[in-house]
Amino acid sequence: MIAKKTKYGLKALVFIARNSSGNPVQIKTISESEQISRKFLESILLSLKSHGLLGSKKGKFGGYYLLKTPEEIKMSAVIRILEGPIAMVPCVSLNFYEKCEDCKEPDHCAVRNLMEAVRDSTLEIYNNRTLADLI
Amino acid sequence: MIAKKTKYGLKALVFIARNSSGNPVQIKTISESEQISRKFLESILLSLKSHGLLGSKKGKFGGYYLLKTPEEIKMSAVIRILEGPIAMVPCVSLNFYEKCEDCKEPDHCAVRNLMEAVRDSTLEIYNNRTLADLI
DNA sequence: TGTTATTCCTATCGACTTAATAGGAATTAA
DNA sequence: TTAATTCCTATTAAGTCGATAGGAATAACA
Repeated sequence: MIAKKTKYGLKALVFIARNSSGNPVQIKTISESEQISRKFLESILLSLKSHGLLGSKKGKFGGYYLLKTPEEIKMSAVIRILEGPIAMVPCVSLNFYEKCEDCKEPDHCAVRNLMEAVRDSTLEIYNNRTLADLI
Repeated sequence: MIAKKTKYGLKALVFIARNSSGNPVQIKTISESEQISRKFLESILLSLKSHGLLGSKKGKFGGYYLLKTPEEIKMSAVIRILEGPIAMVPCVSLNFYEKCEDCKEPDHCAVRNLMEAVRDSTLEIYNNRTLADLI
């Protein structure tokens, strides 16, 4: 299950991509249109900004805007920022790898093999879909 | 990320499948071999039993045994018992469906479409792998 | 210069979940 | 009768999630 943070973040990105006619899009607008807690959304957009997906403008008529075209924004990047690891166990994660403590022989671990397959097929989707596909 | 419960449950099933030479396998044996908290494992095996994957025998020399052949035990069934929904959002779950509250038009939801694709590809794996493949 | 609207930052909170633990009842083999 | 095991219920500590609060910094504009 993905966290609400991830769902909200995805919806916000879609909203910004759809409504960006030159002007930045404001938190308030997004939160009201998508029915997302304003303060929570605030922290999500901040996170997307600090990871380089969004830019922002402060002050009156400020807001957020995409720093790349929707075609350049891969779902794998978005999910990793919002949700963290794509893999189902840390020991098969490419970007958030952690060694398996309780496993004697990781190479022959049945769970590991299964989860590698799941990771590959999920990654196949996330790597080949961009924000443009969601619009 | 899958819960430890799921990982432990999978490992336990593999262990039982490998070590079932007619006699039931005991919690203690599994917990020591796989380095799993005994009491926690106890509740996991109980859950697998109540969902029809395992049978048990009480008392001295008791333990757990598979109720089907490893070939008959699909990963999709195991994951649903241990982890719950396979889908990443309740509104695309086949077995644990829940309506999306904050979504105005579910059919045109961008997140939904993406998560349906992920669900399909994950399910493709879980439906076509059995316990036998893990051994 | 002052006002208003916005992002930015930090801190906190309640509810829930997870993993583990505890103790003992029920059952079975010998 | 004893020892070994599953079964059942309850509790707990730690962590996470989603949300909230308050105000600092910044920008537009009259």
